[in-house]
Formats: sequence, structure tokens, C-alpha cells
Amino acid sequence: MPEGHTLHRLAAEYNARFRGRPTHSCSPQGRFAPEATRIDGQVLVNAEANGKHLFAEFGEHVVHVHLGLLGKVTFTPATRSSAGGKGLGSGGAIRQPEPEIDLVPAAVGALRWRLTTVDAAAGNQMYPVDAAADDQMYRANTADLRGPTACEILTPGEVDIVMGRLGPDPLRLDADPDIGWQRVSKSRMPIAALLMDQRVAAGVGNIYRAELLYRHRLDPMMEGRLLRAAEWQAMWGDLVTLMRLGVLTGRIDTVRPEHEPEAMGRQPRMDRHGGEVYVYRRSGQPCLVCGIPIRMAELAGRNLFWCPGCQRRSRRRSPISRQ
DNA sequence: TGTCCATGATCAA
DNA sequence: TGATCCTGGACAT
Repeated sequence: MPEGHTLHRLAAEYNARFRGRPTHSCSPQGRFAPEATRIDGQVLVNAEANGKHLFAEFGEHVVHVHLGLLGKVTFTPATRSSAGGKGLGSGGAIRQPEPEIDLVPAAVGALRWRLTTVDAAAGNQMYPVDAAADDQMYRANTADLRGPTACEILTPGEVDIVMGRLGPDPLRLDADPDIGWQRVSKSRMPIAALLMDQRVAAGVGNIYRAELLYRHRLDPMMEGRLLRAAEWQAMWGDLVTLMRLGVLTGRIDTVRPEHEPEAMGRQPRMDRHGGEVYVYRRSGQPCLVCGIPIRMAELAGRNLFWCPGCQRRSRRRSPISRQ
């Protein structure tokens, strides 16, 4: 799942559920245990994303998370009344609840970092409840992180180093696309390889890369230096639009309105990642537009998908791939 | 039950 | 460029 839009959604989720509140940190798996202890009980000041990186600030300590290919965060909200048994938890006859125990799901699997907060909601301004109710309300939030490439505590200086390695992020207002262009316009590498370089456009991954090239009818193997400035500007604007949509919906949809199932009278094509796309993971299937089979090839260790019919815009192909 | 694969990135050679 | 790390779902046996 993790391209940039996923991380920006995660930052928003962490903020919505934890920001400004004391939290409990632990590492049931153990691999983050010493660090989790250091931030246990601290207030989440803010969470933000840059590219595929998430930074969660707890005072002096910043938790840096990179999901890699496999990482995942699961959020579990729970609400329970000590007398009513709402939401998760056993409820019923329990008059003096142990919210930490049954509002939080069991720690299953390789759980690197668990962040929780459990509040008695009565008197908590963030969760006003009916003052007439004589039973106590408890609200819990749990965020479970599994399988990240990185989960570590950084100092503010170390955060700057990580941030400094990243190019402009289309999802950030402070992004300067010209920084990416400087790198692209000087490179002989195929544009498809450049788009995966986080110094060119932070947050772009294999799906956005393939789909962006398709939408701009670009031969993936064209050298970056042969791209025109106006083309880069158009691609950047498109990335901003597509990735913002991804943040809103939580999936990657790249098919233009005129090629959507209703417009073309075709069946929706929902695969594992849930979005409607032109080429990603569609090798061998006919292109939605020209009907030519989508192709797949390995480029720098990753699968690249493209339509040889539609993606002909090329001034010259990179010698790396001329076959 | 075992094998393969994946929206990523780093390191050594 | 290849090896490696991380986890879980799909698929084969």
C-alpha cells in the first residue's frame, strides 16, 4: 500500500486520534521496545509526512517510520460504557472497568509499535458526553504498526538529515517541483527510473510512476534529459491532482473520466489494491484505450508496466533498454 | 504446509 | 546489480 498518499493519510489519522493527548507506547514484538519506553506516557505533539516517511513528534523525540514494501498500520477505535457495554469490550455487569485490558485489541503477530490512549470520557473536553449519564464512558484508540523498514527515534537534527535527502513531495504545500526538474533534465537515465528516485518526487512509487507515464503518453525508457520543461510541469500538476485524490480516497485511481467503466460500457476492474488504473499490474491485458496488450519488464529490480501503443512519446530511447 | 510475491530502500561489490 | 531486510496474502501442493 505505501506510496506517499498512504503516509499522508496516516499522519492525519495519528493526529486525529492522538494529537494533544498523553499516549502509551509499547513494542510487543520487542524490536522497538527500548525506544517505546522512552516515549511512553508522552503527548503526541504532531505527526507529519514527507514522501514515504512519517514523523511523529513526542517532545524532544521524533518517531520516524518508513513502511517499506510491507509495512502497515491498523487503527482500532473503541468506546465502551462501564454500565452499557457499547462498542468493543465486554460491558455488561462490569462496574469498575479495566479499560486498558479490554478496549485494546490483543497484540497479534509481529507488532513493532503500538500506540494507545484510553480516556475516561467524562470530563474530557475532547469527548463531551451526556452529563446526565451516571455511568463512565471510556474511549480508546490503538494504532498498530507492523513490518516497517524503519521505526526509530530521531533527534530533530537527524530528522533534518532524513528530510534533506528527499526531493519535493507533491502532497506538500512547500514543494518546489523545480528541484526535481533539475535532476531529471540533466540525467541520461530513463524517465521511468528517475520517477522512482525520491530526490525527484518524494512519495512516488511504482503505481504512480507507471500511471503517470501512461497518462502523459511517455515512453518509459526515454532519457530524462530529453523531457521538456513544459512536460515536467504538466506531469507535476497531474501528480499533485492524482495523489491528493489518493489521500482523500485511500486508493490509487488514475483512469480519466472518459475511460471509466460507465463511460466505456465495460466492467469495473477492481484488483487487490482497489483502484482503477491503466497499466499497473495489467500485463498481457488489452490497453483500455488502444487494445494493445500491456507490457511488463523489470527495470532496476522493479516491475515496470506500460502500453507500447499509447506510450510513444519519445525523442530517443535510453541505451540501457534498447533491445 | 510451503512457496512466491509485493505500492521500498540500503549496502557491498 | 544482487543480496538482504521486513510481513502477510494468494496460490500451489
